[in-house]
Amino acid sequence: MNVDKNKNLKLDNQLCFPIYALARDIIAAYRPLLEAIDLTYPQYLALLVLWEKQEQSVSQLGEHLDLDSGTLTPLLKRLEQKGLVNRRRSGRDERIVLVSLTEAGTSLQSKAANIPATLLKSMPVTAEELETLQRIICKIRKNIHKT
Amino acid sequence: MNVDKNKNLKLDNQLCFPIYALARDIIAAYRPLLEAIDLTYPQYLALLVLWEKQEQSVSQLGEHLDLDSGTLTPLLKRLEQKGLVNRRRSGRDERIVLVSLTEAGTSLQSKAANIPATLLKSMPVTAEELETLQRIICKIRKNIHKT
DNA sequence: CACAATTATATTGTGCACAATATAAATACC
DNA sequence: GGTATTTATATTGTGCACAATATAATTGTG
Repeated sequence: MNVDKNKNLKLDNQLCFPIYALARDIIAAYRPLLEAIDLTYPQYLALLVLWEKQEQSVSQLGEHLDLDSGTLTPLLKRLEQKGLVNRRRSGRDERIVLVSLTEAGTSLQSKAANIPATLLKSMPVTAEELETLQRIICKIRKNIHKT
Repeated sequence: MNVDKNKNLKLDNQLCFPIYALARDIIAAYRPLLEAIDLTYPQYLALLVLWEKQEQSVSQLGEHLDLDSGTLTPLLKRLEQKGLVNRRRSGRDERIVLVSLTEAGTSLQSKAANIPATLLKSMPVTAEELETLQRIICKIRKNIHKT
């Protein structure tokens, strides 16, 4: 409307758009590495969590990844179809679906082990910058108001 | 497989996942503000670019936003259906689609003008941290290998 | 000027994200 | 112990992202 407001909108663009674009850039950087083991980035993240603890409920996975069942249910079904995870109802509580790694899912970890280092090499930042980035992002994520 | 590789995978999670999660957090923070003017975050970004220059080709918009026609074409059609933009073929080159703001699209800028400041208040960071964040992210985005 | 190559956008198909709602099981409370 | 509430996951619908392909217009070259 006027110069001041235009400036605000430009500023906004400079703060939040880069984070949104960087997230896509990073996923794009992972893509060729993950295609080699037939995974998408969110699928890789789900496996990262399962490699730490090989059986978890859908909601536990969702807490780690900040994703709900609307995202995870179809994603986990795709991982199941690839033979990487099993899904079964808990005996004690039939509402809970327990997701666990198959042998193939477990053994995929060794094939993924070199991905982080490879990706890091393609990230043009110093160790110090990465630490700074991590610290600030962690602070924002902890304190940003979540509904 | 072994301790070292597990460590790598954990580290990876700590570097890239937070950026991916933060991008979603920020879009979530915008959501209530943008719902008030019936926009999604990517639609808002497209309008930000158009508010700077009220007529552009699809590819020009794509360069600003790092998005291709597969994303932009349906997004722009939705903005057209809302009466916020017009889409017409260029007379000089019929391959080019020129996207321009309607009067409603232009006047929406004033309603969006307070969004950046409101959002910034909900971002728990200092001005210094934001500047640091912006500088490092900008550097990564400039130098990260893009196909 | 014909025609091959390039360019700009659109279409199709897959896979997230996420809101809203549905379903079914477990728990709480009378 | 029966019923209301809560909890856990699934389903549906919308809107991105993006790869792959299609379509059509333009440009380059002989």
